[in-house]
Amino acid sequence: MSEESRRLTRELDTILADRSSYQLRATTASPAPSNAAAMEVVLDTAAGVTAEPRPKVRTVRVRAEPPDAEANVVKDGYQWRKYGQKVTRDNPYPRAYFRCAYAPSCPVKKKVQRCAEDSSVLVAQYEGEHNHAQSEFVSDASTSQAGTSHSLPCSISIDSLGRTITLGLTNQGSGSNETAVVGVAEMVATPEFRKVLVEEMVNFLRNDSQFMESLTTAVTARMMEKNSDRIF
DNA sequence: CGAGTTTGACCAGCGC
DNA sequence: GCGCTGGTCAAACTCG
Repeated sequence: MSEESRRLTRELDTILADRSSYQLRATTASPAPSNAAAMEVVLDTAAGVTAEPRPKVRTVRVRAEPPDAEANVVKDGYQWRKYGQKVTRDNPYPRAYFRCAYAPSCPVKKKVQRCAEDSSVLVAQYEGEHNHAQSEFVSDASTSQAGTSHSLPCSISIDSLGRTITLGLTNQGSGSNETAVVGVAEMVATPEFRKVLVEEMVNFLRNDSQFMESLTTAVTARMMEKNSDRIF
């Protein structure tokens, strides 16, 4: 009976979590050449389900690439120090425990666990608020050479195929689910966000030797074409 | 050699 | 009181 009750509670939590999740996809019409832009943002703040105002726990669901998902790595722009790992009862994947590594006095804790239903989704639970300025944020986009110092509360990473852009959100504000969702929509629409996105894409393309090779060939061919017009 | 990670042990809370 | 579970500690280990 109690087992049945727990199962129902879990299912209810899952439904509530799915209901409050927010997804945005913008996929190009062409059938995915190497650098086609398929963009995916997954944000979930299921924390406010209970009426208790006390525990400041925010849950963020992030679709992660296999290496990150396996390592329980959620890129959110902050530095974290892992202090424990535990296998929990209702999930076959281990849960990792992190503390903020930037400031020893920072009370923020993070729990990261792969979603039992979809192993490519990481569920991160943030407890508490950072007590240091947000300027510690650095863009930790996996493709960038050096961290850019924009103040957007997220990190951007582009997967190895260039098809998926993952946003890691710090979800700094203490607002409700609705404000969080609206906040992301607004952030994506801002010129700052677009600027950072373009920079990360440029960085990605710069590091793509195949793209650079094609670009060089095309430019060379074009120059030769122009020059031959003049010479001949 | 220092910083970060891993992992088994320990502890506290909760239900029975 | 006992057992189960989640959370934390700390020694051992790894890596740059």
